[in-house]
Amino acid sequence: MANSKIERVRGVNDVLPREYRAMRHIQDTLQATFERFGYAPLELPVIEHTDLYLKKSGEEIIARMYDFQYRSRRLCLRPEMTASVMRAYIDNLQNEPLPLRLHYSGPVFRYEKPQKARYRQFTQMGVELIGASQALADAEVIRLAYGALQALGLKDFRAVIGHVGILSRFLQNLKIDSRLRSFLLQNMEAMQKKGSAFVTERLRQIYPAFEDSSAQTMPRSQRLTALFQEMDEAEARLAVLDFLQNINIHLEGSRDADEIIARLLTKIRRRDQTPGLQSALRFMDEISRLSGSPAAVLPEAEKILASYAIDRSALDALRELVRALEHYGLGWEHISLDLGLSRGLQYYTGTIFEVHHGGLGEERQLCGGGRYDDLIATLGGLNDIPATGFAFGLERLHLALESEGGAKGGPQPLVRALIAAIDAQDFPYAVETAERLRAHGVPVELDVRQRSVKSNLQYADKRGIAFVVLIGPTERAAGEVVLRAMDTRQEKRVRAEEVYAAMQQMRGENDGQS
RNA sequence: GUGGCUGUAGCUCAGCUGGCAGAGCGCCACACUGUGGAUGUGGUUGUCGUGGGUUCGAGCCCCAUCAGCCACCCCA
Repeated sequence: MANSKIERVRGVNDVLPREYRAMRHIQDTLQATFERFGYAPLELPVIEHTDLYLKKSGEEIIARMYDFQYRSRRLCLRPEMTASVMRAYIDNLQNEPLPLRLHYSGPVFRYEKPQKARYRQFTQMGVELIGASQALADAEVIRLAYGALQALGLKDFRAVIGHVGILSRFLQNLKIDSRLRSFLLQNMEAMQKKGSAFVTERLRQIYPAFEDSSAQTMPRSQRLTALFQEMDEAEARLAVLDFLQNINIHLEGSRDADEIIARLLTKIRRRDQTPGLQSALRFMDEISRLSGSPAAVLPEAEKILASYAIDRSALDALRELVRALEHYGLGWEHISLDLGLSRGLQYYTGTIFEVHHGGLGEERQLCGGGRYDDLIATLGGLNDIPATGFAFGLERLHLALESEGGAKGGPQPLVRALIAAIDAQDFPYAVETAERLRAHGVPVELDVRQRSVKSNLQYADKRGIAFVVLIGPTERAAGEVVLRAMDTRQEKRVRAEEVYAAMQQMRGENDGQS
């Protein structure tokens, strides 16, 4: 009593019975949907080696991991499921015939600043479809997400489909180095929402050498570096050495001379990124404006790609996906294309998609996913295996359902009957009756507090318990019990062996009346 | 990580310019010693989020800290 209260850890939640039921219902519904498409369940550990996420997850996620050193191992609480599932696939399932369909559900952890619909521990439930690179696979997975939302009865949701391949192919051609490439991929959405100037400003922060297009002419000071671009490796090295000697820096004999020169050279040559970056930013600006129905987006995208003369395989894949979705009969009132879409996880290589909900706000998606064709190889898989998948945020689904009034009525009361002995002597008889009903599968609660009949009825009423069985000396003597239906106040004296049957009968009558 | 609002009974909240910590709901009991939802009566619960400071005196003012929410950021 005098002890101070111990608080719940920040950003995590207790799931109390009422909410638990609702969450359970959501999980059961999703699971049933997933199983109907042939996805098999698996459960995975909550802790993993941190390395699993360092390669391909993306800086934002990595920065927010629960990452710790324990007995000389570097471990973390998983921040998402896909990498874990792929790790498990590589560990245990590489002999399985492909394609392999898996679904999962479990807690993940991110050290974020908590607020509504954003917690440090939350539950992801999703699927992975391993071993199919076709658009048909992406379509199945999107269809599945869509179907799950419908099965839950949600109405006010909107799926947005994009494709990271369009931009990444473009950046590949420009030979932009990987750090800047992932920066640009990550900032596609910022480009769309905040505009080109915003992204340019951000870019300068990580790459100060960047000149934007306003500085058209090359200043004298840059001619030297431009010159370096034209030299081959050996020539450039000599030039650097010579330059350093001329300003009285002597590296000969220094152990790291080679390395220092190489590093200087890369730095100097970085400038070379500027024209590429400028072109990339322009391209992003144009492409990120394309969103809406396929009929509106695809022809425009075609024009832009043609004007930059880039390969259209990504766009073709997208078109194929659109066609496949139409085969599934998914209407475009809930789905749209958005070529400015980008995602926090870096492993996506193709189709990406998100699902938003009106009750949660634009920035809180219910679901996110996409295609990640390189992840298995990156994580050490035997073969280069393509895959696609998504994850729902269970807590967000719950909030979305609530915002649509879907949680109405509330969960059914667990207990169907309350058995109360009127006198202490009747207690054994009450226990016997309780056990009899339980054997029939009826959830039964026993009055263990020896309360008055009145209190018991009040309690049953508040708890929503449908039947009360009263047992007193008179009943016991006659081998009977009093069975009372709470809703109709109807009461019957029946033989103890027949309580269950009588209960069924009374329930039938009540249903008939209503 | 940045900025803002909030924190008083189990719950929702009131509490004036700094002067005895309150209401409603809930819970328990009784009215009614074997019959519920109404009503009445009584009872019950507080380190005023935590720690420090100012003051004769702090729920109220100041500082710090923790937590919840909101906007950024980002994600499911």
